[in-house]
Order: sequence, then C-alpha cells, then structure tokens
Amino acid sequence: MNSRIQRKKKEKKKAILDVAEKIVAEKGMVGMIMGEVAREADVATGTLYLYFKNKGILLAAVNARINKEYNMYSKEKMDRYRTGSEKLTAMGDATVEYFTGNPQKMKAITELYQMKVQDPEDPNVKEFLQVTNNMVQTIAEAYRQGIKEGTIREDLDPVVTAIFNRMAFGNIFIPTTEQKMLLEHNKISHERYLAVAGELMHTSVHKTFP
Amino acid sequence: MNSRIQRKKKEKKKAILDVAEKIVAEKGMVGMIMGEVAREADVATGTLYLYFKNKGILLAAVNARINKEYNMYSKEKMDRYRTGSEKLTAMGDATVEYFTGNPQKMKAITELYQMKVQDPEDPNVKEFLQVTNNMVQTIAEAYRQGIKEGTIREDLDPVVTAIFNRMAFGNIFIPTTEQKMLLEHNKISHERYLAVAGELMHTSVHKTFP
Amino acid sequence: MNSRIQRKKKEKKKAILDVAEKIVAEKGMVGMIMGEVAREADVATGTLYLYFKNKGILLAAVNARINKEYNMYSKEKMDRYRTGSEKLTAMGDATVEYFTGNPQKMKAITELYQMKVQDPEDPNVKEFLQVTNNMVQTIAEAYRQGIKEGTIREDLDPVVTAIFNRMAFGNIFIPTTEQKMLLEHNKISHERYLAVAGELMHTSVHKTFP
Amino acid sequence: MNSRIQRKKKEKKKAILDVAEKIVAEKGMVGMIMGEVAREADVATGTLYLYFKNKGILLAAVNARINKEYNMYSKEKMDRYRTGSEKLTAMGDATVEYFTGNPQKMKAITELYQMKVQDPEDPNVKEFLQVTNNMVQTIAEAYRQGIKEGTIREDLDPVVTAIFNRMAFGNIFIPTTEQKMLLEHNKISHERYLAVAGELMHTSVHKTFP
DNA sequence: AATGAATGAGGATTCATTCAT
DNA sequence: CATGAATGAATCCTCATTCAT
Repeated sequence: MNSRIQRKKKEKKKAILDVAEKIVAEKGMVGMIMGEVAREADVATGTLYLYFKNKGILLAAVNARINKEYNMYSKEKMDRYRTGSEKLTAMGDATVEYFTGNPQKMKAITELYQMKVQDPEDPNVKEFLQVTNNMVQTIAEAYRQGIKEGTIREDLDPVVTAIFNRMAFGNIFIPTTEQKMLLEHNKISHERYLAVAGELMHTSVHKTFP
Repeated sequence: MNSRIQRKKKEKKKAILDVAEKIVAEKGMVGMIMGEVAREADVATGTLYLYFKNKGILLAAVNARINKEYNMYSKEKMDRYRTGSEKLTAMGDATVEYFTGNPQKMKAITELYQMKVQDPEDPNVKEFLQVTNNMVQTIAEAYRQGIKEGTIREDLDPVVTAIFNRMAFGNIFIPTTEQKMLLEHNKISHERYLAVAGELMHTSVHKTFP
Repeated sequence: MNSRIQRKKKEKKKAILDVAEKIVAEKGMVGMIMGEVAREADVATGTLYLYFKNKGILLAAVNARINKEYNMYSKEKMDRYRTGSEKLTAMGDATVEYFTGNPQKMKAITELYQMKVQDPEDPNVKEFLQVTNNMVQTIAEAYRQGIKEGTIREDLDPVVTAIFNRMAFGNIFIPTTEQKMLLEHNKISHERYLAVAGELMHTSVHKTFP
Repeated sequence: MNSRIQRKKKEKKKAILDVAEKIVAEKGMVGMIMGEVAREADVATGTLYLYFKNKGILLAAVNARINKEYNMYSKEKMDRYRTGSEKLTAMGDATVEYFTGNPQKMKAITELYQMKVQDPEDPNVKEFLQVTNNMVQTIAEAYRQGIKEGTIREDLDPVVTAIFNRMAFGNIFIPTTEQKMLLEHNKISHERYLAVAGELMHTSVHKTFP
C-alpha cells in the first residue's frame, strides 16, 4: 500500500510498461488483459487509463520503447566505427546481440509485429516513428559513406536500402510459425539460419573483389 | 428445392473459405466473426463447424489455401525456364505478379502472418506445411542447378538460402505498420521498394562479373 | 453398413437404449448427446427420432427399462418365499444384489433420479408407471400378508409403507453428493452404510419380541 | 476497506443468491440462465462473475445457503429439549416445519439434489460440508444421549444412523417424479406420506415397550 | 491522482431437431 | 424405414472501459 503511494509517476509508468511487455511476450497482444497488467504492476485498473488512453496505446508504447532501445543500442555500436562498411557490420552485430540478450523483448516485438496504429497523433506513436526514422537515416548515412569509400555498390539508394535492411534484419529474428515449421522440418538451427541470412544481407550490398 | 441444399459439399467449403478470406483481409483475424462468415457464406453458423473444427482451424485453412495457390503459381512459372538463375528470377517475378494480382489474398496473409498453429495434426495445417516445404525444395533445387551452371555462389547452402529467400520475398509484400510509416515518411512508393528489394535479393546470391 | 441394414427394429431400439444407458451412467443426462448416442449405436441421428420422440422420451425409456428389470428381479425373488416377512427380506436382498451386480444401471438411475416427466401419455412413461405400481402393490401385499401372519405391525398402511420403503431402498443406492461427502468425511464405507440402513428399514416395520 | 462498501457487497451477493434460488426452484438448474439471474437481481451479467466464479459455483452457493439455514433451524429446535428422544423428535418436526414454511427452498434443493460438486476447494462448498457435518454430529449426539437414557436402541451406530436419518428425512421432502406419480396414482396425500414416513423413522430407532 | 467495483456488449460454440433424399 | 447434413436459437463467459468515491 505505502509502496504504491510512495512511487513516483515515472516509476509507475515504467512498472506498467515492464509488466505489459512481459505479458505480451508470454501471451501475445490478445492475451494481454488490462486487469492482469494492473494487478501485476500493483496498480488499480483505472490507473492504467491515466497513463495510457487505451489498450492499443499501451501496446504501442511497449513497441515504441523496445524499438527505441534497440535503435539506441545499434547507433551506439555504429558510432564506435569509422568506415561505412564497418558501421553496417556493427549494426548487424548489434541486432544479434540485442535480441539474443533480450529474448523477452524479442518475443514482445514479434507479437507486436502486425500491430495496427490506431492513433498516429499519440505521443508514444510519434516518438516511435521519430526514433525509428532517425535510425534509418543513420543506416542510410553509413551506406552513403560506404559508397564514397568504395566498399558499397554505388547504384544503391541509401534510404530504400536502409529500410529494407532494417526490415530484413528484424524479420530474421521474428520467424513466423511457417518459418519455424520449415526450419524444424529441415533440421536447421536458428543460429545457422542467422549466420546464412546475415551473410546474404552483407553480400547483397557490398562490392565484390573477385 | 432449396438451392442452398443442392450445393455440393465442396462448393460450400469453398464458399466459406472465400468469405473468411475476404473478411480476414478486411478486418483481421480478431475482426473475423464466425457469425458474419456464416451469414455472408449463406450458411448457418453451425455449418461452419461441420467443415472447420473451430475458428483457429478456419483461419489456418485460409492461410493454407493462399500459400498453396501462391506456391503452385510460382512453381508453374519456374517450370517454364531452364537455368537455375532463370528459375529464381521467375520465382521473384511470380511473387510480384501473384500478390499484385491478388491484393485481397495479400492482405489476408498479412493478417495471418503471426497466426499461431494450434493443432499441428489438422489436415489443413499438415497440407500447408507439405506444400510449403515442397516449394522450398523446388527453390533449393534451382539454387543447386545455378551453382552447377556457375551463376550462383557455390558456397551457399541451398535449403537454408531457400527458406530465407522465401521469407524475405514474403515479407516484402507484408510490410509492418512501422515499415509503411517509414516508406510514407520518406516518400518511397511500394513499387520502388519492391524493385530495390528484389534487386538486393538477386545480387546476394548471384556471382558477380565485374 | 450391411449389418446396420439387416438389424431388426427391436434390435435397433435395444441398441439405442443400451448406448443411452451407458452414456447417461458415464456423463449424466445433460452429458448424453443425441449425436453421440447415434454414433455409438451405429445408427443415423435421425433414426433416434423414429424410435423416441425426443431426448426426454429416450431418457424416460432408459429409466423405465431399468426400473422394469429391477422390479422383475425383485418380484421373482419374492415369489420364492412364502411368508410376508420373508418376502420383504427377499426384496431387500434383491435390491442389494441387483444394483451391486449392475453398477452401470445404478449410476444411470442415479442420474435419472430427478428427471422430469414431460409427456405422461408416452407409452414408455405409461409402462414405467404401470410396472412400478405393480411392484408397489406386490410389496403392499407382502405387508398385508405379514400383518395377517402376525410379524408385521398391524397399524401400518401397506401401500404408503410400500412406497416409502421402495423410495428408501432406492435412495440408499443413490447417494447424493452431500451424502458421499459425509460418509467419506466420517470414514464410513458404503457397505456399512447399506447394512445399517437395511437393518433400520427392517426394524421399522417388524414387530419386536422383547 | 470501507465498511460501507463491504455492506453493499454483502447485500448484492445476497440479492444474487435470492434470485438464483427463486429461479432454480422455478425452472431447475439448467433452466437457470445467468443473464436472467443478473437481470432480476438488477446487476450486470459480469457482476455475477465477480461474486461467483461460474454458474456451478453459484448453484453450489445456493445449495449451501439453504442447507445452512435448514441445519441452523433444526439445531435451534433441538436445543430447546433435554432428552435425546425429544431432540430427535424435535429435529423431525423442525424438518417438516422448515420445508413446509419454505416451499421455494424445498423446491430449490430438490432441483439441486444431484448437483455435482465441481470445485471442492470453493469456500461455498467447504462451508456447506462443514455445516452439514456439524448437523450430523448434533444428531449423532442426540442418539448417544438417547441410548444412555434408555430410549434409543443401544446397538445403533450414532453417526451412521444420523447420516441415514438425515438422508431419509431429506428425501421425504424431495420426492422423485416416480414417487409423485405413485402417490398420485394411489391417491395418497403428501401429508399422509409424511406422517407415515416420520413414524417409521421414529420406530426404527426407538426401543419398543409392548 | 488513484481506486476497483461495476458494466454490458459481444462472440464462440453447442446440440436437439428437422427434412430432403 | 433410414439417413446425416444442415439448421440457428440459445447461453456462458470475457474483458476493455468507466466513474463514483
């Protein structure tokens, strides 16, 4: 009781997001029941609605927070390198590291993958788009640099390629049921799949020196 | 002499699948209400359950049917060509053609993308896996042929590459909300995105002759 | 198929009753699904309704058949004795024997215990009443004989006592959930309960010779 | 917790139980529709589920409440007498009084007679067993006292006899359809049946002084 | 700001019964 | 007589959201 009262606003919002993320990862979007989120976050049901207008916005906020973290993590990694090619490799490595190290977050964004944006004006959604786009621009900039440096194919459109790149990397970590079934059926481990996919992504954009 | 009763069983099953596919495309999985499916298919609610054990199985059947068609369409296209490289190009073209020509089916499988398989023993599910795996083997065979013919990188693992390839191609047509927002924000048309993505997919596996 | 066609009417009716009795014993009245009865009896659903107007009538028929058998069994036992007192003892023994030897039938009539009679004009219902009343008259007659013979209290009303007697004996074998819980809680076996109850029933109607 | 809120909760729970009891008495267990209970109790359907986990638990609660009242009523009557024999007679009278004075409750427990206990851990179910067993012990104690006082047969097992006694008394008031039909057919009033049955119950346990 | 009891619309599923063949 | 596909009313339960306190 006291602990609940004493908590600050920010802490409460974070607690709600933490619980929501966990439950979404475990049970999916439909399986995330607002009442359960409230109970596990040690908050009244009504309180959820003081911080998030409705369930859709809460889900969007969970999605946004993970993407923000993932983007920030990647960017930080990229910033440690000089050449465009190195930066791009770093981004790929960062992706692997981030999602391997945060399986719950990976599962959560998997579940949130086809989430519909209901309210594009919501601050959570706006921030999400801004951060993500920022990330795309960073990747595009790495492409541009690589092209200048002569390691990346100069016929590429940096922005489109960056969007595709980001999508493809994300998807590698978010296998559909179909893909899981195929991999299992053909006895291919997820690690092997990751390695092959990463290599293909790399080859597709780099110049070759035969 | 009720025309409803005179219809053959197969036609009725097809009618249900047609309606379900349409509604899933329009309103998503959660938005597909069994009662509405029944009404639009001009059958009683209970009849749905004669053909599909429950809602999940009906959704799986819709997914299976589209994948089956898509796979068959691709395979037919590939069979018209001789070399592995041509076959692979044909497959990419077929994907574009199929989904461009069937926007409803594209929307439907987009919605069904992260559908969970509840009953792996259901005939619909089993057939789906079989057909899909068949397709993967066909693509893998094209890779093997291309390697022999000297157009495809000989270091590739045909099966893993085929699974990745199929996934990536599928995903290009199933943009997430995030991707749609990014493309729109950067004023990139879906056609342009498709062209770039296809080219990257092609480059990643082909040998280059600089 | 052939076996189904070849079966005679009577055999089919019996098969349906057999299955219905079994399922009622296992799953109760509500749990007895007409479709399941048909399937297990190797008969079409519609065929059930050729033999029994509706589910209620089928349940009544199951109930009637068991009671008829039980009554006939008791009567036969009673007929082997001469004195009224002996006949009454024989009836008690017959009850124990019959239900101990037919646990499924016991469970079935337990489930049918509070069945409502929907159609008193139905032949099954009428026959049931007739047979049961016949039995009551037989018991009443034994009381009368015992009174004449000086072993049964002459102040008893034979018919009312017979009805109570029959009810009490039936109930001993049809313990409610409450009684089961009480017996279990007090660690009393069903056998012991039966012995005590039988003795009390006997004492209540016999003269005592202190 | 606010005591005022608590009182309101209790009142609402009582209102729901009152309505449920009434409807069960009128239409039976299957005929008691949750929506109707809610409507008549002037609460929302969902509110029912705040107080009772599901329909089965609500039925158990109705059953428990009636039994509790009946037991308490009987015990109070018995406490007014001194000798074991008097107490037992008082219990019989109390049963007649209670159920004659509460026909609705009688009908309700008649319907609930063969109710299956689904959740033995539910508080309602547990309290029910406790109260009922308490009552059995009270009756058993009266038997023990009567045995000491020389009015009850000393060969009786107090607890087993008490359970049988309680069952038999209960059953007198819960005639099955069969019994009703038999009584009607033989033109025996329920009052007469009660009198005879009560006398038989009394005789079975008392010593006789011819 | 926080609470949590109450709401009630909404939907999947069942199954007794029918009837065209 | 027999079939069994089709019917569709009927009902339990859920859960996002509200609002009086």
